This record gives sequence, structure tokens and C-alpha cells, in this order.
Amino acid sequence: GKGRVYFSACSPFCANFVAQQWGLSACAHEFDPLLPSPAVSLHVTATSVSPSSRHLSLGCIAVFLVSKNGETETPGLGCSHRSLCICPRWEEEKKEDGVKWTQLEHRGPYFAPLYEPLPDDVQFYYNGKPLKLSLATEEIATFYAKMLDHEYTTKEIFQNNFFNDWRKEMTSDEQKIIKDLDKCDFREIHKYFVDKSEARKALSKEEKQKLKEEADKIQEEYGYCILDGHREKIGNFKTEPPGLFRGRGDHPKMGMLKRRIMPEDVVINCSKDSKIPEPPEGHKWKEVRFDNTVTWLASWTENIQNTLKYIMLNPSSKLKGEKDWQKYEVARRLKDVVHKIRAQYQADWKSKEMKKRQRAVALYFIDKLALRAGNEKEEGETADTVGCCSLRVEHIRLHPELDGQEHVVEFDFLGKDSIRYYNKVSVEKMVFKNLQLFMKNKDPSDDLFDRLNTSILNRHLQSLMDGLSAKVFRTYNASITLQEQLKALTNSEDNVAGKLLSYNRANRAVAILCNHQRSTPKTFEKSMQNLQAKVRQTKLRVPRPDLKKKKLLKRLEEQLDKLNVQATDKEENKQIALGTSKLNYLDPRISIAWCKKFGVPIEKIYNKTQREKFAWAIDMADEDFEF
DNA sequence: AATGATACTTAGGAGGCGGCTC
DNA sequence: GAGCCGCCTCCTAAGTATCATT
Repeated sequence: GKGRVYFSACSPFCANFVAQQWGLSACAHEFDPLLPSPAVSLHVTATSVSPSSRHLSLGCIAVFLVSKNGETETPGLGCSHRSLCICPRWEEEKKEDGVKWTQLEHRGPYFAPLYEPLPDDVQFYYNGKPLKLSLATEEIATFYAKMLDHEYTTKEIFQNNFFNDWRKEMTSDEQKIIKDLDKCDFREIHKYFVDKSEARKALSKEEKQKLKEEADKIQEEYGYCILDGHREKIGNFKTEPPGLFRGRGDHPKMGMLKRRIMPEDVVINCSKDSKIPEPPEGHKWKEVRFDNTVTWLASWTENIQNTLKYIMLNPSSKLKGEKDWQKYEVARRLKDVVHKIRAQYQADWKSKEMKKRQRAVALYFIDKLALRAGNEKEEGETADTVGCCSLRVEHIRLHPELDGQEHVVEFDFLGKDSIRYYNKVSVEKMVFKNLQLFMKNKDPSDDLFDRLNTSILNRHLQSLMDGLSAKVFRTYNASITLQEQLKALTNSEDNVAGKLLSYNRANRAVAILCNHQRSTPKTFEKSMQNLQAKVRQTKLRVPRPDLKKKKLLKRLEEQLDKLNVQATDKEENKQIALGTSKLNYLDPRISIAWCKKFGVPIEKIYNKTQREKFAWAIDMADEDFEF
């Protein structure tokens, strides 16, 4: 019969279009395009819409039906099927090369809250005596005070950098007094912040709810933009708050002051005819530009490394999704030529040119060991880390024979984020000989590949295949490994838990290849023991077979099985981080095809955020997908 | 070929939150 | 109902890659 349907669309344009498509009259209101469009009420016949129909799922809408008592069911919002969106206004006409959008409108970044001075009874002490600090000096003191129980503050470099920068911001009177960090006592300030965070945790449910609503409001208002007619989520819409720089590893700049970002530092990028974001009152933007060849909405230069930071879209956005898809398509093209490339670099191991030999050995490492390219870095500006092209002689050891294997190369170096790469690999004789040659008459601190850098390597790769660069090998090898491992490990007879263990193991093989490590979780030992205790308890409850309690027996056995699987998975995963490869290296279509083939719900392997990011793949892949 | 600037992807850790157990 | 635990989200640092300039 006739009924009433409410729906929300990502934008007014989409809402009106959907209404038109159905030949329905929509009662819409004036919209603010940056806010979610209010529910649109439509008068329809029940047969023309059903929340499960394909027609609806193709649109960039979500529907919720109104039941008889007026309550809504299955509420939803958003462009969940962006790749198939039917909104016509921006219907994906081909854009010129390098053009990323036609329309971009947003509110600009949300600025970090201003500094709130300490209450009068919370004091800083110098040399045992209370000392009232100027506002700017006090703010920086709180940055240090907050970190007091962190290991960082015990490091000399951290302390020196902090103290240097702090003194620069002091008044001249303060500079005369505060000359020695050891005489500074931040403990009272530290306690103030600890108490404050405790108080926050102890808030009532209602108070917490209120805080959440306030945060949600900010998210609604600043967290979205309109890109080519669609309301899209922004990734990082807040400016980074001021604080002390925390680099990873042995960073020479740790402890330096990261200054507050002001509107005057910010460049806004949007479309000319859009509503230009308003700077906060009394301020102005550094610049407003209309550059549709880039995807960022705002940018500023940070003061530690003097590099640019950007505000960009969330991975769920169409723009990012298509880029991600493209990345995997490039990796799939590598699949077609990788055999040829391998044959060539093996031949190049014997080249007369030193340069070629180095290139060929480096490429072999990148391919076989999934090493990163290894750009040059400015010395003394960052932690001393390396990738393939920047390896030094001191990072490898050659063993003609080791543990029964021939031609073993022992790698030991710090890679990205100062994560240690340690591996012993048996290599081809020619590789081994070449390495000996490259190391001849060199100091430990000399470059292993002194005739090679990433730009030479990438130029070569580009000539072998359009779009090929060093990182594509990581993507390719990660994805192909997942596909192979899934094939080898999955048993269609297994229950879902068993299949998931196989999936995790396949994922783990990739994470190990890519050296994605994590520090063992602090609670690992304890929670492992808990799990094992649970296993023992369950075992005790299994009845003797002769008691004929078949049902109970079966249930307990299943439970036990599940627990054992869980324990195995946990142990194997102790120091491995699966997330990074899952999010960045594994073609999601492989996983989705696997789910479909073996009847595993996609939610079991991808959480909500991941499903949003991989919406393009979920739409696209069927069970026959081959990487 | 070296250098510098820019834009974009990849990365692990901290902390919050929600669900489960006792 | 409290406390614990594990997952998820946020955060922002640290890479890669490419292009323009010298």
C-alpha cells in the first residue's frame, strides 16, 4: 500500500535526483551543503522501494522505513556505494589529465583549542621556590610536565632541545632566572594533568555523552567537504596542537617545540565558485588558492623539519578509493612482466658496468626481500635509518657458509620508523660475489651501492613498465603472497574459526615479508595465561565418553577447538602487526573473493572502517577474482 | 646529476571505548 | 555493577615518488 519513506542522501543534489528517479515528490528544505542533508520525506507506494532492493543500494543514499508507530528502522546515511553513485550532476565525466576535481568546498581546518592557564594553586618551582611564569612560558612548561613519566624526558637530547627552545620563548626576566633544567620542578603541574585526566575518566555516563555529542557536532561541521557534489569525509580536519616533537628512534630533534598553527600559517585550497571558508574571527588565511590538480584542502609548514602538512580526504572517499584501486592495478600489471624483469636483473649481475650490477643486486633485494627503496636523507636531521639503495657496508655481513647454507647475507639495519630489519638470507652465488666486490676497500660507513640511488633505479623501472617504481614490488609481492598462501592454507572443510586462522596466517606471512613489527603488547603474557587457563577449565568439563552426553560433549569440543585456535593465533601474532599490510599492501579483492568462495562473512576480516575504505572492492570483486 | 620543493602513501603507538566476565 | 581486555580510532611521523630548477 502507500507509505511514507524517509531517506538521507550525501548531498541535496543526490537527494533530489533520487526523488526524481522514482517520480516522487520530495519535501526538501534549504540545505547547507556541508551538513548532512536532513531527512527527506517522500510519499511512495511500498512496492516501489524496499531497503534491500538493488535499485536502492545503487544510489548514494541510505533508507530507513517508518513503521506504523512512527519509529524509524535501519537508519543510515551516506554514499555507501560511491563507485556506482547515480547522482547525475557530477556524473563522472572524464577529467583532463592531472585534474583531480571540479568542485571543492569546505570550512577550513578546525583549530586546536587555545591554551588555558593553570589555576593559581598549581605552581612551577625553580630551585625549590615557586615561580610564576608568563603565559607563553607556562604553556611550554605544561608540554614538558605532561610527559614527565615518559622515557623521552630522561634522554639528554630531548632535554637539551626542549630547554633550548623553551628559553627562546621566555621573557628576558625569566631567561635570567631559569638557566638549568635540573632545577626546574614540574611535578605539581604534572600531577594537575594526571588528576584532570582521572576526573575525566570518572565522569558520569550523561556527562560523557554530552562531551561526545559536542565532538560529533564538530565532526559534522568541519569533518566533511563537498567534492564534485558528494559530501565526503575528511581524514584529518584538525590542525595539530602545539607540543614537544616526539620523533621515532634516535631522533636528533626530539623535544623541540612544535609551535601552534595559526590561520595565518594556513593555505586554503578550494574551488573558485565555492563558499570560501571563513578564518577564525580577527584572523586571515596565509593564502587561498584554487588548484584542482591537487587533492588537499589545506596545508601549512611545520617548524621542526620545515616540511608541508596537509589536510586531505578520508580513505573512504571516492578520490582515495580510486587511487587505491589504481595502485593495485599497477601491481597486477607487474605480474605480467615480472618474469622478464627478473630474468633481466639476473643477467645484469654479470654486466661489465658496475652501475648496472649494483642496480641489479639492489632490485633483487627489493623484489626478493620486499625492502623499501631507500631515499637519501639529510644527515643529522632525522634518525639514522636506511632502505635498500641507502644501505651501508656496516648493515650486512657475508657468510660463505652459515648453518649449512651457502652464500648467506646477514642483514641488520634500522628501517622506516627505526624498526630493526634482521634477516639471514641465502642468495645466488653471483649476488654474493657482487656484494663482495661492492664492499671491497670500503669503510663500514660507506654506501654499499655507491653508484646507485632511488631516482636512477626508478628511472630504470619506469622504462621497463609504465607506472613501475620500487614500491610496486612491495605491493605486488605482498598481494601475490596472500593469494598463494590463502590457496595453500585454506581448508574448505574447516569451520569459520578455522578458516579465519588460515586467513590470519596468510596475512601473517605477508606481514613477516614486509617486516611489519609491533612491540609485544604490555598485557600479552597475562592475557595469554588467562586464555590457557580457560583451555584447561574447558578440558576438565569434557565428560567421559561413556556418560552418553553427546550434545554436551560436542559443544565442549567445539568450544575447546575454538579456544585452541585463538591461542595459536595469538601466540603467532605476538610481535607481528597485521594491520599495515591489510590496509596498504593487500589487494582487498583477494580477501573479498576468498570470503565469498568459502562463505566467510566479510565483517569477519574487515571492520567498519576497513569496509568503508574498501567499498570499491566490495562492489567489484566476485569469488573468481584473481590478482 | 644534484638539489629542493611538493604531494601523497605508509607506519606504529597512545588512548579511548565498548563488550565481556565474574 | 565493576573491572578488565582487546579492538578501533586518532594521531602524526616517516617514508616514496616526481617534477622543476640549477
